[in-house]
Amino acid sequence: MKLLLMDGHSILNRAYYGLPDLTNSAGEHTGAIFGFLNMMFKFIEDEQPDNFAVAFDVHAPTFRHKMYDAYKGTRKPMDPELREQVPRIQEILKAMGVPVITMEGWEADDILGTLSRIGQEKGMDVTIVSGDRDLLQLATDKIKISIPKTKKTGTEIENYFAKDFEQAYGVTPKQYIDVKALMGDSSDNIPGVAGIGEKTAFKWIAQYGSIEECHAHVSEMKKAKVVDNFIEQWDTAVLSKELATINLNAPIELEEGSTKLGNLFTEEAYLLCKRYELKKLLPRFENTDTASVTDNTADSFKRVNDFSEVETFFEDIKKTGKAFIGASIMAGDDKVIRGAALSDGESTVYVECQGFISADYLCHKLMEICKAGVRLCFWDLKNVMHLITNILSDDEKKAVMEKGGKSQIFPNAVDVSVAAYLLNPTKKEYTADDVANEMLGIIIPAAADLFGKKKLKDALLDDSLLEAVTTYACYEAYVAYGAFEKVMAEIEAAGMGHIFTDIEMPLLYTLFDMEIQGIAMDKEALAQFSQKLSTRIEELEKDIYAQAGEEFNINSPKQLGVILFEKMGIEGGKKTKTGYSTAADVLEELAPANPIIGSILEYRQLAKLKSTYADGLQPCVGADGRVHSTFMQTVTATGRISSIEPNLQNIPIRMELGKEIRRVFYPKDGCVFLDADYSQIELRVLAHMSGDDNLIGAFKAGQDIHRSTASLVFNTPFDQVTDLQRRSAKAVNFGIVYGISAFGLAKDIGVGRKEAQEYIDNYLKAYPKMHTFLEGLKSSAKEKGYAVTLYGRRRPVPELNSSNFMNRQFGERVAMNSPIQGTAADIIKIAMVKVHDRLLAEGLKSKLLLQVHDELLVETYIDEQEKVESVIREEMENAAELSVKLEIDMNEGSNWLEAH
DNA sequence: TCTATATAC
DNA sequence: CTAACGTATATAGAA
Repeated sequence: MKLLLMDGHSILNRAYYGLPDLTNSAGEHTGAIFGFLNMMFKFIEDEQPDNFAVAFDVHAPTFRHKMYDAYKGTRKPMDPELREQVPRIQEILKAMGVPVITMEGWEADDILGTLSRIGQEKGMDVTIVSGDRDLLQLATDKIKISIPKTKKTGTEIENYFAKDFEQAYGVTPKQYIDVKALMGDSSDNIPGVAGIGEKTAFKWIAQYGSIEECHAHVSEMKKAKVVDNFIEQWDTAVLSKELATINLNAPIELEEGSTKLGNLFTEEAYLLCKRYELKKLLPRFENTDTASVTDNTADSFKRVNDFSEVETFFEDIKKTGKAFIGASIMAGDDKVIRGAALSDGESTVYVECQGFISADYLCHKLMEICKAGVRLCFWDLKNVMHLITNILSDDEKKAVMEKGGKSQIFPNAVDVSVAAYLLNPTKKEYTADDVANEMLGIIIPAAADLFGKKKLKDALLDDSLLEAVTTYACYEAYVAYGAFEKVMAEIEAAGMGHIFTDIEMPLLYTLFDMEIQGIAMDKEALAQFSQKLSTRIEELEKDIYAQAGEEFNINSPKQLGVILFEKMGIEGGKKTKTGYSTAADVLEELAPANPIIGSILEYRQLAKLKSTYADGLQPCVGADGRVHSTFMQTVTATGRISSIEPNLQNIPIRMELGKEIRRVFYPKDGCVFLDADYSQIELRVLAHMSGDDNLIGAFKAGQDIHRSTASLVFNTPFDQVTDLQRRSAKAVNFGIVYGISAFGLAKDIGVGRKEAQEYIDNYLKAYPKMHTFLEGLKSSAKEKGYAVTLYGRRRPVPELNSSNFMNRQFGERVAMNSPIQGTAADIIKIAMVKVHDRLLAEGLKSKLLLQVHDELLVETYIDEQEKVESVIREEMENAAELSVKLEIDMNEGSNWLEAH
């Protein structure tokens, strides 16, 4: 029989410092949990114990830490990042059926000592795992102390039976207590005897065996100061021995068999590991009898594939006047709709597309009930609308294109993922299983549980997984129904009801229409441009190889670094984690002295243009000759939207050659592009939110804001500001918005740090309310736990409570930037909805196509141009009422470059 | 899958 | 004292 015992806090502490800081998408720290569990699995595998328990101190102990005053032997309180993981690891251990033993008034050491003694008395082999050498006194010939050490080469384990200890230290484990009694241990508050250190302590105990024996033989000892001390401080030595002794008789009450090691891989534990996103641990749960995760809600799910049954089902919905239904549509990459799940909370059904139940029929039924007033709640509604549009007739599609998806498809639908995003925009994804867990407190299977390694799209192609697909869809519908109301209640409670109802949901429809429209792109022109780039890239390649004296992959920062800084011996290389940095700003400094650098920088620029834009965009052109990007509404932490496949929000504009890419986007026949962008929206938001009179005044006077800033910062008359001063002031303005540091600003504008600090100080003096405003943002975010926009949109900032300086600094910058960037995002979202809705309401055919954070692009029919211009101007400028005017710059053009 | 680099606002 | 400008996405290379 074998008993394995772990020292909970000690191993958790080891894991915390031994591993990089892991967090899950909710911002919860998990690194120590992960390390602990890995360590635990390793020991269980190696030791094959029959019995297993973990002991914790009741209260989080402090730890010695080598980086922190090691020589003083002081201890450091537990980092909050580690502290928060203590209850979590205990929760997981309990879920695994592992006894987590804590006792008020007793240390974990005493628990471990007592359990190991009992184990030995029962004839068991005992292993105690701890990072703490204090436990070595417990070693016997049956009790092994294992101390794992994390080294670069991996984890090494030191094992000590009594004889190993004696070999290493020259005293028995029990005698080690006496050693400590003499030498003391300041970090454990064991006083010891003054003047006796490690050497003397070991020598004496090795010779006499115990402090008592030493005391009895003091007369034989050579006269010395320490001997006098020892005699004088005998009481202290006795007390020290008591303090150093681990108690083997803690009154632990354990039920018979409770430490028996059973199946660790329980359903409950699995779900916790999933919740903490310990993805690398999940495979361990496979092939155990708990692999299938179920709860009994699924029992009531029903699949219907009988046409008349479906008919009745939809009739019932209409008849009973259901107001709200959760729904989910199943379709893979092929966009073929396989079925849909619907839930009213009581019953949840999956309608499978087969026989007379065509996708077309099903979609029209859904549209019908929605138009009849049943509010449908989906996950990723915008995508659902695309799936439905895909099966519509040409006439219906045309109507969607012209009149918009809201009126033509679902006039009255909501998206629960968008709602969940509002509650916490920093998460990676908003899936049904996650929201179910968070909002309803229930555990349901995720895609991976139901489909194994397959993704949903693959599962849809596999008939054997029909059951799983049905269950998945039903859960989505069930949770959409059940969670939406709760999510909304929280949104309302947080004062974000307006954002959801009046901004995000209308925006979803607006984005859908933008995606449906797409934007025309000249594929031929791109191909030609790509050719042109290739020619120049080849020239540069040859030039670079010639200068380097060999051929290598210029695209590989690693190879490039070696060539530049080792082979060519260029001075001034900076290092990254993995090698030399070859980032543009580093190389630029080296360019004047090294001709190869210029070629490399040009090569990089052209290679980027070619791969990402010239070549990358070509396959994005659809059969209609247009590019249909997807605008993501639940991605950014600040409330901005993002754009993918392709990303149309980072099309080049600054560099001369890059502008060519913008030319290939053009309006359809009979149209021009109207492009309008807000002028300095973030600084205007800053002026409004800070209430700073000087900044407000500058905007009100219609001044060039960077010049105005320069005038104040450099104490120069407005019309004598130099270009350099203006450029520097511009950088300061950006810095303020991003959460400035003197270091960053100095690097950006190429001045000393001290000088940069002066600029910042001058800035804060020039705009007196700014400083208090920014400080207020930080303290408010720290107090509330989140940053807030003018409209009440929130972003959690847990970093503000980090014990790590860098993370905390980051949190402060986030606290300053998010309200500004987020408010600007709110404003343009409002403007988008208003422009979009008004174009439709006024019967205009012109369409909003793109948003690039502060810019809107409208494909404008020439005969509507005047009207559209005024719609854009009015709606953008009046999107928000700030203490400074919102101004836009608007241009027309026959391509995107001209219009911008 | 992760890192480094590029693009945009 | 620390490190050092916010938000994104795409690509290529290295592992």
